[in-house]
Amino acid sequence: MTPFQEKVYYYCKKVPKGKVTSYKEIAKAMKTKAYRAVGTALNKNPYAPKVPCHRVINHDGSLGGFATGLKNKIKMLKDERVIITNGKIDRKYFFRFKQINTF
DNA sequence: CCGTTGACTCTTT
DNA sequence: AAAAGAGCCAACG
Repeated sequence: MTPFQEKVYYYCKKVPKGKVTSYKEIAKAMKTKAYRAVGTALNKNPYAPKVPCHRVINHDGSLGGFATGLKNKIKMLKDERVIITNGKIDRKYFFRFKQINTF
């Protein structure tokens, strides 16, 4: 296991239930720009289902993908009271690691 | 070490 | 607004 992936899982676990985040947000929290690598790391996800990787979606709000089937991902999100409209998740469900805005 | 690939994101048409 | 192209970084052969 690479340290990079461990960080990804670490931040992924920090996402509260009923909320989602984007690959880029995680990458930003890690102080890296490898949002692609974040997705690749979650795809391998050896810690599943210990790590709630289903709460990580695209920055656009679309679900992206899921190793065990995208449909399953949607199901889990709905199970956490996350409303998915037209295959996308509303911005209000997005979780920010940096809750303090400086402006 | 170089090239390919992927659960991405941004910019331009 | 939707689609295509380019940029991006880590992992793997």
